[in-house]
Amino acid sequence: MGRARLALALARKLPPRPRRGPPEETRERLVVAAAEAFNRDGYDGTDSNRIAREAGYAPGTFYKHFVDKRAVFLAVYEEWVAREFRDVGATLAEPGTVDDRAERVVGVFLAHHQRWRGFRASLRALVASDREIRDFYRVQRRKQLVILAEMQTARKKKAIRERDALLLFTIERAADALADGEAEALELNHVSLRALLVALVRERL
Amino acid sequence: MGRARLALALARKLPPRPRRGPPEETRERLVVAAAEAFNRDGYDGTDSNRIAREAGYAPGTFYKHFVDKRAVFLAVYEEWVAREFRDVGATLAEPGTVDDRAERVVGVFLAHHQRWRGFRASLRALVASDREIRDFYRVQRRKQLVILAEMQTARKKKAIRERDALLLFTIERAADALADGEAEALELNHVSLRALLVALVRERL
Amino acid sequence: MGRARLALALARKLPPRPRRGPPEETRERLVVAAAEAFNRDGYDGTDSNRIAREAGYAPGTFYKHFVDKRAVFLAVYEEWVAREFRDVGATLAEPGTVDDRAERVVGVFLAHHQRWRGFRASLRALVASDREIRDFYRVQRRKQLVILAEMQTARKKKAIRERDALLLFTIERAADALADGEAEALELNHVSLRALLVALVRERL
Amino acid sequence: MGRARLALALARKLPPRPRRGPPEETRERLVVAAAEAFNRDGYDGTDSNRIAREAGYAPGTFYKHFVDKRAVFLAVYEEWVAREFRDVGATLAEPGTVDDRAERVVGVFLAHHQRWRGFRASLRALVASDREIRDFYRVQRRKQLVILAEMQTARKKKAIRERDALLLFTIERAADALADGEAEALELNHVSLRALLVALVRERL
DNA sequence: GATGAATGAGCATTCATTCAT
DNA sequence: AATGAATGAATGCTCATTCAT
Repeated sequence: MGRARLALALARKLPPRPRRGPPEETRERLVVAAAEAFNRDGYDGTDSNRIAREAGYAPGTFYKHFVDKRAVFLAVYEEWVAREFRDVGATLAEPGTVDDRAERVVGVFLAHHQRWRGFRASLRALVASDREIRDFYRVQRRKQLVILAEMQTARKKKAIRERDALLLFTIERAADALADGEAEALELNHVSLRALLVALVRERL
Repeated sequence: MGRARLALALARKLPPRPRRGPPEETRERLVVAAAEAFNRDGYDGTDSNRIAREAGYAPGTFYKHFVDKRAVFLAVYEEWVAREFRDVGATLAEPGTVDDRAERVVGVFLAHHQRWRGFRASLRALVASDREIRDFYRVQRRKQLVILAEMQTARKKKAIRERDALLLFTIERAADALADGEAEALELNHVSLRALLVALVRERL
Repeated sequence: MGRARLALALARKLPPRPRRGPPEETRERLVVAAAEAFNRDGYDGTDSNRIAREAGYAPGTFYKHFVDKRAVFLAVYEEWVAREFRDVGATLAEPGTVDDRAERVVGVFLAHHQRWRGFRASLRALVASDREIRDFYRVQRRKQLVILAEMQTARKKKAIRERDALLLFTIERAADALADGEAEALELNHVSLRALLVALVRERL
Repeated sequence: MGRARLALALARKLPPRPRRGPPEETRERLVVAAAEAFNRDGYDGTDSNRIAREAGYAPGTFYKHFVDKRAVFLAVYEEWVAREFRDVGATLAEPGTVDDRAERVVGVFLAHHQRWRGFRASLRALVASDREIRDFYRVQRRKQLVILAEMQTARKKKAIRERDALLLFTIERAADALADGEAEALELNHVSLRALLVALVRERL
């Protein structure tokens, strides 16, 4: 199964599970269930038996497809990154004025973070405490960098790496704040905050 | 014991533990040990027995001072916030040109995040999954907002809440990135990134 | 598995445990081991790990079958009640003179209480201190009441509820006294005491 | 301090505690607090620290007066027995018709059991599981027997030990049933049940 | 490929008891 | 006589993982 299909699976319902199916479909279902569970309850708040059960399988099946719990997390993360880039890429590819596109890119980011804020929080915690996940995380980030650079070249703007990275960080952090209620706790106006983000993006597009 | 003294404890070595000391000192030692353990191994990567042992006590002592594991985490967080504000406040109070002060404030932020990156990662994960910790977190954030607003008034600058919050987010996120090696993974130049942050702060000071 | 079969299990030896058996048999073994342990050491004198071990399982297995320690106690109690009624019912169903039957019913009661006196003591303590167990206990008692009334109707005697209840109480208490050595401490003659009980039962049969 | 004074203490408030007082008063306060705690929460539901605290002392003080937790229980039990006999004796000593006296004795029993039903439940559980407490219990029972025999001789009735013991058992058990709600669960009429008990007592007086 | 019963190390928490002050 | 901080073995319960079917 290609990456695209799996990424798709994160969003859509899979066909009803047959008693015995092709390995990729089983794995797919497990990844989808795990993504949901991690996002909902956090990495340490879920257990592998439950993930298996929610995917429609018995505990043992889980370990036929992943060496351990960490492994599903890694798989979920991989899909998650792929999906984000697909969405951002698709948005940038659509026609429209620069204003329109900036607006849309911010929208995609915010939506993605809102949807996966629980997962992202676990990700950051694991990156900090787990060597293997940290390494994996950095590989993903490097991939993002490559794609980012390509996009910059495409739009014929001189890429100032640090400046662009900072923009990414700002959007990402603000997206988290909007997603997890922090913005409200700080009594920030959602519309204004969003407008500021759009302006920042626009400036670099 | 006042907050200041406890916050201090997070930074300095406590006197060697007597066989039996005043409760506040015991609590202090436990908070210090817990901060270290959470930062090193993450919230779910440590256990209360180990925290007690590392503070030089038996398991039961821990529960004389905290109702549960969550409670130490909250205590650590409270001190952590207090300390950050103390450090930033102290830095702003020192004399110097606007450039100097911007430079120093960024320095304090980066150092603080570098020192506590593991703890912060756990914090974000718990804020996402634990209702009680989330509530507590928001209370802290609200406090920060008040202090921030006071600082803005003091320097006779019109506080644009959303803009300032965004600045905080940017610094925080960039500080985390520099702290946990993400900046390196993205092949960002530390000096340039830092200079960008200083410029952003300067602009709003 | 039906109630009867489980109740049976309290009396008979189960087949030697296979490495992996049907859940009901595992549960059955755990209930049997728990009944024995509660009877021998009291509710607070045993622990779930020991019950599991004595049933031939690891600690975790216990919690696959019962949400907590209280739950096995309730299961044991349920079986205990069922078994007592089965035995009394069987005795009353057997042919014989009224004298014979009174004699046998008292015999069954005494044997049952002798066998389970430790369990019964724990039961009374828990009924006094634990809300949930108290509720459960009362449900059982109500069931007993219904069966009692039916028996009374069957033998065409006017049931005087309070008088019959008092008879039950007397037998129960005397049975406990005979079982736990209290009768001996009071230097009571077992034969005489038993004869008095038989006479009381006979009178109401 | 005499037994009477201690028994009194189970019913009345003690004078406000001085910082340091005579050992017997401290012991007395601890016994009173323990009686209350055992009755309320059961033997295993209370802890020695709490008993000490509720008596107005620190944990260590408890162990200056009792070798262990079991020892307070024994002390409480001793007082409890003494008190019951005092109350029953006082009632029988009062003038009145035989009917009046039977009525009053039953009243005293019921009240005493109602008041201490939790404690009694723990007592029964410990008697079943704890060797030392069982021995102690039997000694108390033997004492009761002696006093009972004396009372019987005094009223010039031939004491039929087994019959009298059975009466005691019946009253005790019925008193418990009325006290802990079992009578209600069985939908028994309190007034009728009580009348039956009075009649039984009257017959033997 | 899938099952699910079983495992057992591990962790949060309690509480009877001690002892230096 | 009283204190109360400290202890640490014990206990209830969890969950990642295995393996025989």
